[in-house]
Amino acid sequence: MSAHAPGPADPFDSHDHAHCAATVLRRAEEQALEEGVRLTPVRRRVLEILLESHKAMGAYEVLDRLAAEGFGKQPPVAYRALDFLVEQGFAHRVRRLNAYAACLSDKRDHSPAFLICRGCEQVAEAESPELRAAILALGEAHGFTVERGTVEMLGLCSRCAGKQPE
Amino acid sequence: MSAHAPGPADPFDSHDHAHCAATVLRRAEEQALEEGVRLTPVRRRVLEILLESHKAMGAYEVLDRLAAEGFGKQPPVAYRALDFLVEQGFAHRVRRLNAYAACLSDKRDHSPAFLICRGCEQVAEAESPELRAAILALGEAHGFTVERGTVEMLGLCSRCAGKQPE
DNA sequence: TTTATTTATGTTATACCGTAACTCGTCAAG
DNA sequence: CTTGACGAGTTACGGTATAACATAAATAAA
Repeated sequence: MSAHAPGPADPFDSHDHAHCAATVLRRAEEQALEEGVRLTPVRRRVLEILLESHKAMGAYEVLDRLAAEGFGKQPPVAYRALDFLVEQGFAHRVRRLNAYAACLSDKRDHSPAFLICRGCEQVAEAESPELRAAILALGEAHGFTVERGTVEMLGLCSRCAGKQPE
Repeated sequence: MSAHAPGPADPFDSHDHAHCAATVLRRAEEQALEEGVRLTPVRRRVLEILLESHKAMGAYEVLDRLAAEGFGKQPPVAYRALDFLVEQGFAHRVRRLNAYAACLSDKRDHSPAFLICRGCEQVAEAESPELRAAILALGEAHGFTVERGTVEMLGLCSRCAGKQPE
């Protein structure tokens, strides 16, 4: 069922990953051009690295890769690139994992929920108007002005749920 | 409108905090007895410290307090007590803040949403059937089995929203 | 009660995550 | 050519968390 639908691929579905990654990268390049920000070699490379799989990567994991490829060897090199990607909406930070994942969505400035599979360790992003509404409503019910909402779901994707009997 | 309703107090409302803290502490003692777990001096003290305010506290902040009172001076002392409290549902971990807050709810094994005010830095917990349903539905829509859902909302409580003009 | 077992506390040491502050090079505007 | 903005590199440090081991206290078994 690896669909080539209009929207972004679901990481938990089998899909043409090379195509998936290339699409995201291309879109990032376009968007950077439009916004007048620079997708420099380090930044671009970090995005490529994140796009190699749908697992979230720690900053130091990314840093090791960069260092091995001749970029800087110190934490700020990775953190600055990651911060840039997050700011531009090219990547997301997954707080539960202290890690980062490429953004697969074509929407700018969204804040999706994350589905974190503890089996294969992949992370998917998902949006839901109901969820968004419920968050705003809950805030409102408490007189609370919600500026950012974070939703992270830990569990098992269908494939991993099938494998792991217990 | 500082209500003394049956449920737990809303941290963002003015309330009799001494009473609020005492109630939670008493309930923790009772529950520990029922469950056959031990609310030892360090553990109890950590809960008391968390209950001093509705701000979330970092582990090292807690540790400093413990050390000053003659308990162990090393990180595991604080982390173990905090882990215990979280496991028993006496406290929550707030990932966005890398910090911990006492649980005010009387429900066991709940996973509330957190309302984190960036003004007064207090944290409230809130539950919403709609939110819970939306999370489960979103998981289901992706064939994903949700085991734990984390919701953290950053923003301003009504009091702080009033103060901060912008 | 004495012994054995489990559970909790404490330690040292270390790993992991993240940022402040400064230097240098590049590139475009004046 | 100088200035200013920005990106990338560095050193150095601070904050967060856990592994591994030693000791003491509580509980269960003998």
